[in-house]
Order: sequence, then C-alpha cells, then structure tokens
Amino acid sequence: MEQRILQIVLDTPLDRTFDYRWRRQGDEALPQIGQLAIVPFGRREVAGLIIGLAEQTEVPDGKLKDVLAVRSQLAPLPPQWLALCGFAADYYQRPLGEVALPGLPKNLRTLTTTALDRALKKLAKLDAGHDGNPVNTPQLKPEQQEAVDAIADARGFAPLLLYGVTGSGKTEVYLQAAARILAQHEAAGEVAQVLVLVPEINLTPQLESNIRARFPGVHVVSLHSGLAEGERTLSWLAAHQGQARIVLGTRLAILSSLPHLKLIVIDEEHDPSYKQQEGLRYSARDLAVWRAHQLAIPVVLGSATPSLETWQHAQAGRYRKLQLRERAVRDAVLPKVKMIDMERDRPNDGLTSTLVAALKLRLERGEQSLLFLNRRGYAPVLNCDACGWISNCMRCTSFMVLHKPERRLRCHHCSLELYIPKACPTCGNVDLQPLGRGTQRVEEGLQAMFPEARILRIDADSTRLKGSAQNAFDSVHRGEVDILIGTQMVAKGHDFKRLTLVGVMNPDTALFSHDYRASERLFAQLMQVAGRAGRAGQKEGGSPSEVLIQSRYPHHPLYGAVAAHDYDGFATQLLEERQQAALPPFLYQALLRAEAAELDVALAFLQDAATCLEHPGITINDPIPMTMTRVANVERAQLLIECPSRPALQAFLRDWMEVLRQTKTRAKWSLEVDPVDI
DNA sequence: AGCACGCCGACT
DNA sequence: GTCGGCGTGCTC
Repeated sequence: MEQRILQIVLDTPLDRTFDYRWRRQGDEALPQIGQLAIVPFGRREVAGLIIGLAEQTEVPDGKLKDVLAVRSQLAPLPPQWLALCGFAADYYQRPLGEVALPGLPKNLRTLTTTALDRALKKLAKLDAGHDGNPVNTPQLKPEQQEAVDAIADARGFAPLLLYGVTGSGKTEVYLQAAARILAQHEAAGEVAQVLVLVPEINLTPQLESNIRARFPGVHVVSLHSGLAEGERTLSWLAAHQGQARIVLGTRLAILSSLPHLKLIVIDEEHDPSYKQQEGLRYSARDLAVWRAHQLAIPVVLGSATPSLETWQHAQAGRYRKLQLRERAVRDAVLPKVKMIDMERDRPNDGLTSTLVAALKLRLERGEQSLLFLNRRGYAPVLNCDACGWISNCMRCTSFMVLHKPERRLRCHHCSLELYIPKACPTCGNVDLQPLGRGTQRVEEGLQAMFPEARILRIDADSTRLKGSAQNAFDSVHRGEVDILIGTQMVAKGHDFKRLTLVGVMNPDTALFSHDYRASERLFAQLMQVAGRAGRAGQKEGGSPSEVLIQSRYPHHPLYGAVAAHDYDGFATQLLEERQQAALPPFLYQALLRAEAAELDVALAFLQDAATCLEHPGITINDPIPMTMTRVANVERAQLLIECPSRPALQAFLRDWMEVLRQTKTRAKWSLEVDPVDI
C-alpha cells in the first residue's frame, strides 16, 4: 500500500514539525503541501498544516501515528500564503503553526466536515455572477483622479500614502482604484482580488453597504472577529477560492488566503487597532506592506494623520505621497478649532462657560453637539476625605472606577466588581467623594443643566449588548439626539450630518505622558473627532462647524498644530525630536515581558535573559516592573531591547529566543517585536 | 499550550 | 476514606 510521511506544523509553542504516516485509501490523491490535515496529538485531535512530504522519517515506529484525515476537498493554501505566515513567524519569533492555524475558520479544523461541506456546496452554486461595472461613480476632483491613476497604473510593488483630511474623499479613491484594477484584470481574462482593511468592526457595515451598492454583482465579503462561525467559513472560503473579489476586513483579514490579490488598501493606517495586542502581536499594516512587496502589487495607506513610520517612509521617498488638499464634499470647509483656557474660564461640572454657551446655541438652533471624553464610568476614583482611603483594586495596581448606573466599583483591568461601599471601609465615614469625571458624570451634569435636551451617552458600557451601538448611532443619525457624549468610540467613522459642535473635555493628560507615542495618538484623535463636525460643511445659517478644546495648556504647540490643521508641521517636528532622542522610527525595539506571582521571579528571569548572550550592537536596558505592575494578582516586568538595525535586531532575537526557550523559570514570558505601549 | 500523572491537605 | 491543589513531563 502506498504511503508517505507528512511533515506537519501544529498550533503549539513547540517550534518544530511533527511527522505522521499517510496511507492511501482507495483512489485518494496524494496529499499536497499547503493542505490541512487532522491528526492525533497527545490525547487530542488537532488540525495541522502540511509543509512537507517525505518517504522516510527518523521518528521511531512506536511513536509515529497515522493522519486521521486530509482536507482534500479544499484547495491547498497557496505558497504565497505559506510564505507570508513564514515571514510573520520569523519576524515575530513565533512557531509557524501558531501563526498559520489559529486564523483559519474552526470548521476547517475539525474532524467532522458537515459545516465545511455545506459551505463549499453553497459557494459552488454561487459561481461567477460578476459584471464588474461599478455604478453611481461620482466625478473625481483632479487630485483624486491623480491618486486613482497612480494606484491603478502602478507596476510592481508600490507603497502609496494617500494623505488627506476627513472629507477629502479618500474612500472614493479606494473605490475607483479598486474598480480600475478589477476591470484591468478582467479585461486580461484574469481574476483579481482587492483587500480593504479597516480599523474596526464598528465602521464595517457602513463601508460594506457602500461597496456592495457600488459594485453590484461583484462578490464582496467581510472578515472580522464579530462574524458567526458559519459566516466566517463562507467569507474565508470565498476569499481562498478567489470568488470574493473584494474582501473588507479588520486586521485579522491580513492573514487570510487571497490567491489573486492585486491591491491592498489600509484605511486609517495610523490606527492603533491594526496592532494585535495579545497572542501573536503582529502589525497588520506592516504585514500588509510586506505582502504587497512579496506579490509586487500596490498598497495604499490612507490617513489624515499618518503614523510617523509611514510619514518617514514618505519623506524619504520610499512611499509615494498622494495628497488630497481639497475637501471633496461639496461646500465642505474645515471646522474652526478654538482653544478654551481652563485657567481663565473655570469649568463647572467639567464644562467651561464657553462650552456651555456653545451647547446652548446649538440647542436653540436645533443642531447636534458632541462631547468627547476618553474616560468611561462616573469617576475614576472614589475617595474618603476623612482618612484618605481611595478605591484601590485589591488585585491590580490601579483604581476601581465608580460606575453609578450599575451601582458598582469596577476595575477596568481585571473586571473585579464590588458594590459601592456605603461608608469608608477603613474609618466608617459615610461621605465618600468621587474624584475626577467620566462620561456618566458628564451625562448627569448635562441632564441637570439642560433638562429638555435629548442626551445620549455612547461608550463601551452603554453599548455592551449586541446591536446597541448600531442602534445608538442610528438614533443620532435620525436626529433624535441633541447632545452626544462619548469616548473614542464616537471619534471614528461616523459622519454626523447635523453635528455642528465638537467639544473636547480634557485631553491634557496625553501631553505629558511617559509614553512618547501619546502625543502622536492625541493629535490623530483630535483631528479625527474634529472631523465629525463640519463634514457637510456650511450648515444653515452659514457658520462653519466649531471644535472647542478645553485645556490648561491652550498654547501648547500640539494644539496650535491641531487648530491650524497642520499635520505636516507637527509630524516634521515630532520626527526631528524622535531622531534626536534616538526613538522609533529611527530605532528598532523589542520587549521581553515576564509575569509571575512574585515580582522577583519575573525580574530575576529578565535579569538572566539580559546577560545570557553576547550582544554586540544591541542595547539591553535594565529590567523594570511595568507601570501597572500587578494585574489580577500577577506581577509583571519588562526588558526593552533596542538596535538601530532591524536585521541585526532580528538576528539577535533569533539566537536569544533559542537560549531563552531552554531556561527554566516559573515566570511566564513572551516577546513582542515593534512594541507600541512601553 | 493542553492534558495526564502524581503525591499531600481538608471535607461531603 | 475521597476531592483536588499545582509541580513536571510529553506531545510525531
């Protein structure tokens, strides 16, 4: 009987292949590299990826097991996809199996194939409905046309920064460039696929319906973590089989199989949610650029406030910069940004008289206002004046946040919840005071101030239930809300037509953060939230929309740049500072984290790690406890590694990981390459 | 990472 | 007498 040895990688931290025996059953075809197999592993049955075939193995006969099934009904994952996973595995120092397998739909990874077969059958019926002619194509402004031409006429690898403020028509550029590329390939009798990455699921329904309306008859699918398993299987398979011509997805979509990929678009490329923050900590943006390079295709990075990494590439000429200076929406003008000096105009309930007057004016005119405060809950701390007790979390190095409607103290880090104490736990004082303010407290203050106004709060707490975020946004769009108060959830994507005032309540904390990236993020966030107003331009009455920023430091240069809508100046300045301080993007970093029940265990591991290997050219800093040392009763510490050369850092990390994997420690540890929160 | 085996404390 | 705590060892 014919047999082969299959070399298979599995989703396990063991960084090697496992050999299995395959024996031909009936007229079964020979397994191929890139196919999935279900195998017995220990006492479990798991899915594996076939990465090699051999006649023989070193594994002794007693250990060698038979493959349970090969997923031969599925086309093998293409070599370009295997190469992508291989690159990510090397770059982020993870076993290939941990990169390649977890992203595959669960229905492909089980022994039973009923769900998979059903999905395949459904897709087989759908076969090729596409006349790719887009409809309702708006006339482009000259700059937009130039950008579309640059993307669609690009040959080979072409990274392009599409730089333009909210309302400058970036989405239209993506759509028309995608249409051109699909049409070019169709004319040549080839299949083409376009991948559009967006930061969050929240934004996807709106853009998705726009794309579907624009491309009737073209198979469009979306891929994000909110999909049910069945849907995810269908979307993933449609992409893998080349049926889906446009794939719209969040960061996880970058690891999907797209055999005919011809264009990648990354919308809001600066957005932090492109960085996966657990497990394989990859940057979807960086992988997208790598993938475009590998496939020799264009990749469009769109933003009003590009990441400094991207900005530097553009300044150095490595990325082509396509700028949209005009706002494309008719009559649109940029909102007026004004600073309110909180030292002169002292806030009441968090609101200065200037901001209150502006809100009042909008209420009188029947226009909408948005208050932006990036802090949920009622108050960040509960405090006893009498003895100084504060609401520390007993499991974390943090405060428990007061949530008034829920009548709880809640830790935002470990989710511990307690009833709000009636009296101080240490001295019995019944007069406990909330310190500071979150969205709930602002909502309460507004209700007292404007009893007739329709006020809606949108944050992670008010939108816990599935669909409630959509409902909330819909009711704002229908004009059922006068004042909207929200966290960063409201800053993205949604274009509120009746909104003429944006108030920013207290952005100052980010100005003096120890995280050097805080100001970059603040600028982007302010520009983004400012973009919620004035998008439809001159509203009735003729005055443009207004953005009011309350601050104790109204003359800080960052605010000056925001008010002038001057990202160029801000970014140039920031890049200069980064270069002088030898910080990214002029330096590459990796972070070794360790956690244990006792801090000393974590620190000792890091100390050993710091000295266990020669490291010429690599800077290894001292191990330090993390800012938030304890989370859920686990103590955490970290070690920062720096190097001006990326290849040198990569080479060191490879050797280092090999040594570390053999060290015995009670600490749990992990490595992050290109960390963003340090 | 799972998952089992294995050897010592408080409980239906 | 058992249920169950987490140390350590293995996974083709």
